[in-house]
Amino acid sequence: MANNQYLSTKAFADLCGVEKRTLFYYDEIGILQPAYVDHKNYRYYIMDQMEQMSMIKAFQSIGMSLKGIKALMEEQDITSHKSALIDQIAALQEKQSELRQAEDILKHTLTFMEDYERIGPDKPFIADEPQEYLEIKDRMGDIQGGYVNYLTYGYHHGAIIDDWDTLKASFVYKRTYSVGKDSMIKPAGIYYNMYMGTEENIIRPLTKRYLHKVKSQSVPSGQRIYIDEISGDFFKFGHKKNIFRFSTRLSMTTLHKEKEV
Amino acid sequence: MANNQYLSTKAFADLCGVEKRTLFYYDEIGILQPAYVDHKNYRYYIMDQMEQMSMIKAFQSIGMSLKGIKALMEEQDITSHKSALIDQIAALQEKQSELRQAEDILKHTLTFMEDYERIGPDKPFIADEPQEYLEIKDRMGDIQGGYVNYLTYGYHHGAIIDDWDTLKASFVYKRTYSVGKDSMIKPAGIYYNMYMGTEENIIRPLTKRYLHKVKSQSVPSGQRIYIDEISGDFFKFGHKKNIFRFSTRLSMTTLHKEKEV
DNA sequence: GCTACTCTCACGCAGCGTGATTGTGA
DNA sequence: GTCACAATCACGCTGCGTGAGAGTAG
Repeated sequence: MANNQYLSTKAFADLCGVEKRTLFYYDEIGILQPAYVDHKNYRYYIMDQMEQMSMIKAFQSIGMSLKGIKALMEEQDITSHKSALIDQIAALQEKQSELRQAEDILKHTLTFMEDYERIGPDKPFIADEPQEYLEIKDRMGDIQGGYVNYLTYGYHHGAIIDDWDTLKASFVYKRTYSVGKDSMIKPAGIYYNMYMGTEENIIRPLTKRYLHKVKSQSVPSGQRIYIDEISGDFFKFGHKKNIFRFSTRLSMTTLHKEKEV
Repeated sequence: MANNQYLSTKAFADLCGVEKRTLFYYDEIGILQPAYVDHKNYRYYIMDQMEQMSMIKAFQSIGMSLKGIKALMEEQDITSHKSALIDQIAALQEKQSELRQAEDILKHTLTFMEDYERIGPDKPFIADEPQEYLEIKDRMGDIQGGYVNYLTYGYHHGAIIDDWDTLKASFVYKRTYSVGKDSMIKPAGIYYNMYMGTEENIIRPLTKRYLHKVKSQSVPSGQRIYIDEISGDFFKFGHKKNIFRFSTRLSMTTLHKEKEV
């Protein structure tokens, strides 16, 4: 068919910048079919069909499936067409916020990792820390019984200990990067921190060692202790199964004393 | 095997909150295999393996493939482990910016759509418009010869006409939402706009009609005319093949006259 | 013997990429 | 005859979901 009106499969594919296989597939699922088909099944397209292809590729570029695109293009009602676009915007926003969260998580993980490599385990350090949001996941009496990991509590989980005698956790939390409904605030301030590792997942002995150090800082007893698991989710450090970061806020008085010393 | 140490496939799957099929698959690709396999091919897992599953799911949640995760978990070197995480952050950012762009495109499209529905075709209107970025795609003499659509120029393309006599396009551009290397600025200001539709893709007659209207506004001749294709990529309005939005900036003097009238 | 498990195929999903093989037009 | 096209299978990729059908533990 040397008709100058008709384009062969390859010619049309080249015009649109797609592979022939794409045209076969689009024909198969019925989203874009040739204008004319030969008695020998040769496909012929016309120039105008490039517009359809353009629309398909535009919709694809905003993340729509071919099925969705087909439905949309068959749709004559402009109102539902519009609402489909609005839905797509919402879907895009949803995905973005998921990715943003994942990005935050990873960045935070890397920061912890580098901090740990720089400072090392069992060395207390004082740091000025910004406010953080914690989402309360559980109010269990003692977390040592169950399993605490990404599967059960999500990433960047941790525990709070308020009782210096029993050392029982008051909460298990997950760190979040925006305000949620169940979120609690870890206030900004000067914190007394220490990284500690263990091969077992038993944190009680670590907590005791940490408290021993803390007491030398004359922090008022009962001050809230935050325990963050910083490895586990994304990496391990050698033979140490898990690395935790203990931290507690120094009161203004304490800080003052520090300075005097 | 009623060994209280070992967990059956279902028990381990339930513990981890995944389907049995997932465990079969992980076994098959070798990313997480049972601690012990029976002479009758029964799989047995141990509690500790939950940590591995947790890591896998954590990595998946940040968008990594199982193949990548496997490689990472077999990797002992902490430095390359770290750089893999850094790469992943870059990948997440890249995807976010793509999605953000898609979102902007869609929002803009909807705005145009609603504007058009409210105002209708062939009715001039004056609007105060913010600055926009245009990315120069082509410097062709006359765009009427070739095809101009998403495939060839990307979404939200348009043309600029500077010469009121020949009506030849000086540029074809694509609207962008951030500053790029090739970007040009469409200045903020008061613009004289009109939507016009055509069944053909020939814009010259439209341009002439638009210019006729513009001249009644005593805009200095040669003022830049922007022609945006607002349908085409994502929708059609009834029988009109394409809707364009013509716009040109009113000088301060002109605006002043407008107010006096 | 009943029941709740175990196992191994194997198809299906999206959107093509990449051949293999055979037929056709200039 | 040669060569560049055309066509139709059909497998491969990812990460499982969802059965089917046969065997097993308690």
